[in-house]
Amino acid sequence: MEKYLTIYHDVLAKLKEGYWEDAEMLPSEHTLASDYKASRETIRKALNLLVQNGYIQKVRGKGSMIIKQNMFDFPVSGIMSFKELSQKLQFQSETIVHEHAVVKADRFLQKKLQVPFEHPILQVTRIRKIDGEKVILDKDYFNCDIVPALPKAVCQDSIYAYLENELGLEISYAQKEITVVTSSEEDGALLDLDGHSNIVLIKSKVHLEDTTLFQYTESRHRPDKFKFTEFARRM
Amino acid sequence: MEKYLTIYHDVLAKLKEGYWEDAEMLPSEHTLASDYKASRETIRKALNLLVQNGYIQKVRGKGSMIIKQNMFDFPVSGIMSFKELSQKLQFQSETIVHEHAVVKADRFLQKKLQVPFEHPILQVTRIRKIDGEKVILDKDYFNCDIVPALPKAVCQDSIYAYLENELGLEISYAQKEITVVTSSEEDGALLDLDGHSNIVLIKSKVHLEDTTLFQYTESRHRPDKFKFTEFARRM
DNA sequence: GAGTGGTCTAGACCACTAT
DNA sequence: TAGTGGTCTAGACCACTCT
Repeated sequence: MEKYLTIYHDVLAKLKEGYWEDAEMLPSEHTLASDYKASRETIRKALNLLVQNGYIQKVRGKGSMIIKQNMFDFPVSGIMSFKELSQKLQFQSETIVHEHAVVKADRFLQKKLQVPFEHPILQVTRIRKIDGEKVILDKDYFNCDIVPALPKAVCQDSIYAYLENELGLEISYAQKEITVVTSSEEDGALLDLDGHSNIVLIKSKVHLEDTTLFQYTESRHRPDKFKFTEFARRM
Repeated sequence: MEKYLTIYHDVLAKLKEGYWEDAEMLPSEHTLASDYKASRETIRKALNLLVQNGYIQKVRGKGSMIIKQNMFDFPVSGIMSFKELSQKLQFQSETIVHEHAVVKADRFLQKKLQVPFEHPILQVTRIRKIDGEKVILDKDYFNCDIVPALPKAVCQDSIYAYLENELGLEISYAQKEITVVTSSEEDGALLDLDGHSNIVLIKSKVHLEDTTLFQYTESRHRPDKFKFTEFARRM
């Protein structure tokens, strides 16, 4: 592992276990550099990661202040699989694979996935149960050139772990859009809507390291079970 | 201005005006370093900003690929004022200042703003009209120690511009939470709900450079007029 | 004045991609 | 083999904060 990542993880671990609990400040960059036998620029790379992820705040001329409030509450906004999230938030969850087939791209998918008309697309529809209620409907569409097939067992577990570990895909970034729309008949049929007539719709386009678009997802959430947190930094 | 920021803005401007339109790649870091008479690390700081903001994608051993699709469509997730947003999306908008007073912190505000009980708080309630319809209700609470007063004219324009330019505050980061809740009586009285029984609720805590929490905001949106976009990068 | 973080440099070695 | 981006170093100067 790279040195600056090792240092980042080490400092973060010490932050979480309260190593500097009484202090409000991290040691200075010069001190950390000699402690870790690294150059100051390497220390700065590690500290910048801590800043980006909301753990510390640097102040010129003073030092690096530890951000205590809610420090470990909010998930960093990003690409996070349902399994990661459910493990993080520790709720009881279950995944039901409802559909799982190769289809031909219609006009809608052609546009969303930027593939030729009737290009083969792997479609996976999954229902997510939280605390026994069916509250999320995930519709994933994969470009078959990149993801030719997914074992059904994988769909019940973590698709992302399979894509990265088995297929060796390097997932890089996603564009997401969140809106609220009227629930469809399909939502009513597949989910426990509990009287709600709206759902929260999250559309995502997911890209690989080489910028290829390979996945389009629509994730439909019962509104009372939806929560999104973000850490935003001014530029 | 710092050298790496100058380079960032220059490269971004060239990207937008199609300076490298035919090419898919940016010039190499070494080339840029000699072009801009800067060290490679300085070039890398500028390019990393372009990566963070979704304009380019670097590939080891190959170079920096220009991300073309939707390049200038999605607002980078961050702290953005209503005025900035409405200018960006170019819709007709109007702000109505509904309430504007100094109040004493109750238990709720005491907790949200981390101030003593009955600490003075500046409360501003604003209604946002888009295309003639009242669809957003913003309730802002400011710590009076930091924002003692806001001219009413400012509330109708951009509070953030005033805080930064007139009061000299350096706004740094915000924690946001998005949920969907049942609309209140107040929502119904102040907004054109158009039959909707839910609203999208965005809670924000805004901090200064020195990590001080100075503002808590609840922004309540009619669900059909709400849209949130995000650019998420895997870590 | 001493200490802090912010910037910048010139050079080095590495892993990777292309040819 | 040449070129690319990723990492790392040792040192420098600056603006800022604190005492």
